[in-house]
Amino acid sequence: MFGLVDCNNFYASCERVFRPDLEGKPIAILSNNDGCVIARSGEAKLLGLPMGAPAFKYEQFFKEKKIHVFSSNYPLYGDMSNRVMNILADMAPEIEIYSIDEAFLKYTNCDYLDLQSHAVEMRKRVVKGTGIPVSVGFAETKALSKVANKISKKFTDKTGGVYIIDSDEKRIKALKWTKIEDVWGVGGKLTKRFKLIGVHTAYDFTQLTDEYVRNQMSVVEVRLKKELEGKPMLDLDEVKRKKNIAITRSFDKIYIDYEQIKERIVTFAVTCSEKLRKQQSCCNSLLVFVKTSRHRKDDSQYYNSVVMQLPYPTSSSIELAKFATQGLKKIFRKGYRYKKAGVIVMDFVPEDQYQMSLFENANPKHKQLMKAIDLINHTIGSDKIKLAGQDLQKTWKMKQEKLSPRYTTKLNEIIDIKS
DNA sequence: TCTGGGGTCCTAGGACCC
DNA sequence: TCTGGGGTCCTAGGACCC
Repeated sequence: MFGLVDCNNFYASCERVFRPDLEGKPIAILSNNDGCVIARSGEAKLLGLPMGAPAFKYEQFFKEKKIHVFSSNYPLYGDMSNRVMNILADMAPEIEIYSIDEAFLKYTNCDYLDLQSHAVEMRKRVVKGTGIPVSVGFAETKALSKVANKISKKFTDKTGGVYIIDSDEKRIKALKWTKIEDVWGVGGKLTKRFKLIGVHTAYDFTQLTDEYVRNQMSVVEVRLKKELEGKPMLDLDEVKRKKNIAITRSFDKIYIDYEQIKERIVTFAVTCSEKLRKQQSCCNSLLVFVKTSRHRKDDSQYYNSVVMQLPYPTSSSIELAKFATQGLKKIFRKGYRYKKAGVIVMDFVPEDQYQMSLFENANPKHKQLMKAIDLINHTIGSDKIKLAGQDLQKTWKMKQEKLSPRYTTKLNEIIDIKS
């Protein structure tokens, strides 16, 4: 059996753990730059606050409906996520951490186990250990466990947050209840096509023939269909090293000067290299892009990107900042009003086994230098050591006006019980 | 004034090989 | 009149996920 555990309204729940006064109150979390709404508590959803709502258009709404608004606090959410995952990993034989708030579990040869009470116990332990409420769904395949999870969440009163699809009757009932657009792996485009041919529920989908699905769509949809029929096609994915790492940001304001954008690009490249070193990879190429704001219709629009092939694989901040700057020079055009830029590193090799080249190789001193910098930044605070190309004054060029404390990762920001 | 960020997988088509 | 067959690798773009 596969299980899917999903944290309920995860970001909002994280904020609420340290603000028990917000129990039962509507909460909204904003994206980077306090741009738009990316997470809502159940109460906020009921008030009709849509996902993706631009914050500046909803200020009045927040006030009227007394919605508590937070800037996103990733140090907090990331740490809370780790705590949840640790508890799950303790209880389940196998686990795949699927996203910051979701994990697939796998149970083989566990007939002795009463899954129902096991799942109830799991919910209990997570909420006791972290304060985060979770929903649990079990079924024979990953796709069905997603469906089961959805049901457990939708009918919490009846299910207590746990639902198990363990018979064909239950499976069919669940599929008939599931709208096609809510199936895992069916997005906007597929929904449109499905509806054209009269497929409105997950059950309708399973009534098509494999051949039809294969011919009209692709192997991806065939796999999905079999999964919904209870035939496992997808196994747990082991968490491997990432294949790409991207740092892309909208700016706090419009940038016009090359120098300003260069500073951002260098900072992005440095963050990419830190993440690369963390997973012990080197990259062989790097992409830089810049763009104007698509929301400003009067501005002339510009987007451009360039892929830089590196002469040798590296994870050195100095090297990647250098190549990223070279890339920026190729695509920067004077006269545009820039709002966003990014650096993406690609084509990884493990750092301990890359091919040396005949004429040009990485400076061996960099490796030790980076090690020292990482150690210092890790022990006495990130950004203590920077490249000269980075802005030394500001550490974080982002609008975050409603940021909560980093309760669990900063000693001087821990929760105040009595003052 | 103000509208997010970070991933994966698959497919079709081009370029190349023998 | 008539011009083969079978591969691999790479890339861009699309679709999806959270």
